Amino acid sequence: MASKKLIGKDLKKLGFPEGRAIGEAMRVMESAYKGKSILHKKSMLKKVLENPALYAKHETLGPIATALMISKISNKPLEMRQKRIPYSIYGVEGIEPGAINQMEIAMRLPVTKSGALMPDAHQGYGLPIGGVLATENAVIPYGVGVDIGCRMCMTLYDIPPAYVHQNTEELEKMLLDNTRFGQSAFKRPKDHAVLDNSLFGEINIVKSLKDKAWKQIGSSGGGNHFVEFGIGEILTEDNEMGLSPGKYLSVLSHSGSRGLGANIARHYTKLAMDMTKLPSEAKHLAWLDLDSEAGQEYWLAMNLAGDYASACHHQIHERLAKALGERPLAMVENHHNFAWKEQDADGNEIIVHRKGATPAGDGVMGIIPGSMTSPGFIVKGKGVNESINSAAHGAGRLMSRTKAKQSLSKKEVKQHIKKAGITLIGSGLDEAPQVYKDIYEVMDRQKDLVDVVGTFQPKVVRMCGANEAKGKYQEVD
DNA sequence: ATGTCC
Repeated sequence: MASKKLIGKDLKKLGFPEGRAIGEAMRVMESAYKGKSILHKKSMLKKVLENPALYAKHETLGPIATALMISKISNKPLEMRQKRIPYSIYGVEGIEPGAINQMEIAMRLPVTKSGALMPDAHQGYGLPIGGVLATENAVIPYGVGVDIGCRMCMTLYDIPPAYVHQNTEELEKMLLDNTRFGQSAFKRPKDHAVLDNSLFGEINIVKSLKDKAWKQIGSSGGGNHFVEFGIGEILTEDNEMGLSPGKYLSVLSHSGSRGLGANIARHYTKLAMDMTKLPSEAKHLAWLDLDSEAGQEYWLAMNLAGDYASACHHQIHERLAKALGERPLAMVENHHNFAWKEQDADGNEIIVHRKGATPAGDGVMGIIPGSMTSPGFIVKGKGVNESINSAAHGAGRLMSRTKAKQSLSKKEVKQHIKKAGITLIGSGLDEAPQVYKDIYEVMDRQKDLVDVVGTFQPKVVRMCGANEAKGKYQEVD
């Protein structure tokens, strides 16, 4: 059945301005899109009209987009929804108003389908940390976060917990020898299949980061990242890992995609902000249409950064397994800064952004760390639709880094850590246990979202120290 | 988070 032809009147009704764009649209629709339904043509044109810059380089729609841009229509900021889409907040009493305000703005984006705020939420850039946002065919780089693929990984060993107390110094040395933080790096980084990914030769920004990625693989970075030995305890037979309930010497790591992910995030956020003009309060939520070239590139690069972050964790755990002279019995891992293609309750595809949120689909395993003096939790998701199959990604910050440095005393923090029986390498006041919310409260506020399968009690902890952070370090490798 | 604005 031949489709109806679009006429100038139809295009003006769509919002096309007088001028050359109408002619271009009619020409393109009658060539490349000939035979497509009138609805399809209109929806394509609407997309170009809403955001011509995204389509400027498009093979067929490019000329329409260019004409629209010349007509200056692209200078008009995109309209936000008048009313926000309703969303669920878990543990509202523990969440700072700034984070809620950011979520309210995100819920007014025209591409937003649904959202949820986790109990560890605090203010971030664009979407709050602890924010979950589902969109339609659009990806928001700052909805994923700067550290793309930031994630947790835990391995459990057939070694009794007493080993920690008997070998604390050896474990400390294992961490010093086998992990790298801040600007420090391994002299001989290990190779990994992720470095053979063809995207390192295909996407310019990724190409420029190959060298950095090679040098930094297997390292942990800074900030709240850590690698630690501790005691994992499995509490239930129903743990998806085939482990008997009991205590196991374990390794827990928290880190992301290092310079690779940070630079990918920066590059595509800038691109999105140039392309999607939004009112200033929402500018950091600029998105890329997944049908656009930039959107598809970001999606591929984001997935590469996710694989790279995973590879870094695997190398950390491989090195430590070798040092322990054991093979792990089980491994649990999850991203908590990422975007996924998932389905909503009606079966429609949605893009789910979790920025500091743990995937918690039905039966999905994850790790929610506490702090260096409080336990982390091995969890199994309950698949709650209102939370968009998500949970918190940790205790969440209670205090800013600046406030921590001003208000906490080194001596007190040191005493607190010693009293808790923790051996600590590195870290600073801004990562003191006191800057985090009470993990037990956070877990209580999300008991509808996850089941606790086990716990992890940190014992020997390594974080980034002041010297590594500044690049003043002794290479020991 | 990030050689913390090439």
